[in-house]
Amino acid sequence: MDNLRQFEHSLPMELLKAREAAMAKFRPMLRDHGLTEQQWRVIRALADFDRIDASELARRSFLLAPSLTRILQHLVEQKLVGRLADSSDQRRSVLTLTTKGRKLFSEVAPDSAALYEDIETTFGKDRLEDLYGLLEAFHRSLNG
Amino acid sequence: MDNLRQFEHSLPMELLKAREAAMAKFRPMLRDHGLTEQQWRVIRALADFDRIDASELARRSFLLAPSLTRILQHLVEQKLVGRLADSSDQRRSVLTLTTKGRKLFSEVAPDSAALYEDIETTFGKDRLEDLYGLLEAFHRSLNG
DNA sequence: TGAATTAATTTAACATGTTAAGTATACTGC
DNA sequence: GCAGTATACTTAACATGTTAAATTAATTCA
Repeated sequence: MDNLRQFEHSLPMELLKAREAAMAKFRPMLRDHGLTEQQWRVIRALADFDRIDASELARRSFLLAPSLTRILQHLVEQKLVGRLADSSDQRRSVLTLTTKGRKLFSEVAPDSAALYEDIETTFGKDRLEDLYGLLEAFHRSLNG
Repeated sequence: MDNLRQFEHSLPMELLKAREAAMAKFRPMLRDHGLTEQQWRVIRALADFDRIDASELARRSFLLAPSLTRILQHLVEQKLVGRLADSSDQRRSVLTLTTKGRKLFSEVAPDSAALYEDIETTFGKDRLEDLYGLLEAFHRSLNG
């Protein structure tokens, strides 16, 4: 019976629910800024680490290559992101935030931080740290 | 700096990574059975609770209504799931696993359980329980 | 060097996520 | 009993997830 119960609310499901609970807070705010969650991940990664190639950007924003391709097409069209050819390797493109992109980042970041603090307050900083620790340990354990 | 770091690997991202680490184990097995993760969630929910309406099924499989609509079209086409009109409320459909659907469930369930046990062994039963507890507390805390 | 292999990215095809709007049926109160 | 509202889906439209294959540029090594 214990097996059945664990099976019933399986781990992937609980991870999904927790993630959805968090994203439900962030999504409306991002939407007000005209961004999806994934577009924001890309912009954030570029803000932290300008001038990286697409592979690195995919790793940092945790997106699969085909998704990133489409998202970048969108962001480049809106002139939030610029792309250059890497002179030493013509296969690579190098991505950067444009001025417009950096401006958007600086507008969204405080809203994001505020929501994050709400969550921290609601759930409690200590438990949140515990959760972080377990999550990191978990994916390291399975990937390693 | 602490703010920056937390921001850097944000909670939704860590939840996503953990979930992806788990799903990377399950997806190939499900694929061998011709199922996606979401189709399996639906079948599993129906196996536990046959004859439920679409709303209830959406809640239990944690899918949005439009996704469930498409998935059910697919599963009904493949004769894994049957649908009936609810006689007392013509708006509702009542879903059931067909014999073929129950057969598939009984083939997939042991494979799923085995992978789950692998994870339990790798990560440790105790830490897994801790993680469960925190995840449930987290989404209850944010939703409540 | 040049054929074979590898690497970076894109395209394709299908499935799902997300929001908004549509449709049909049930319910509610006057 | 019927106008107004609520409920249970479904459709539509666009964005992303997932896998496989294609494309183009680098690298390797016989």
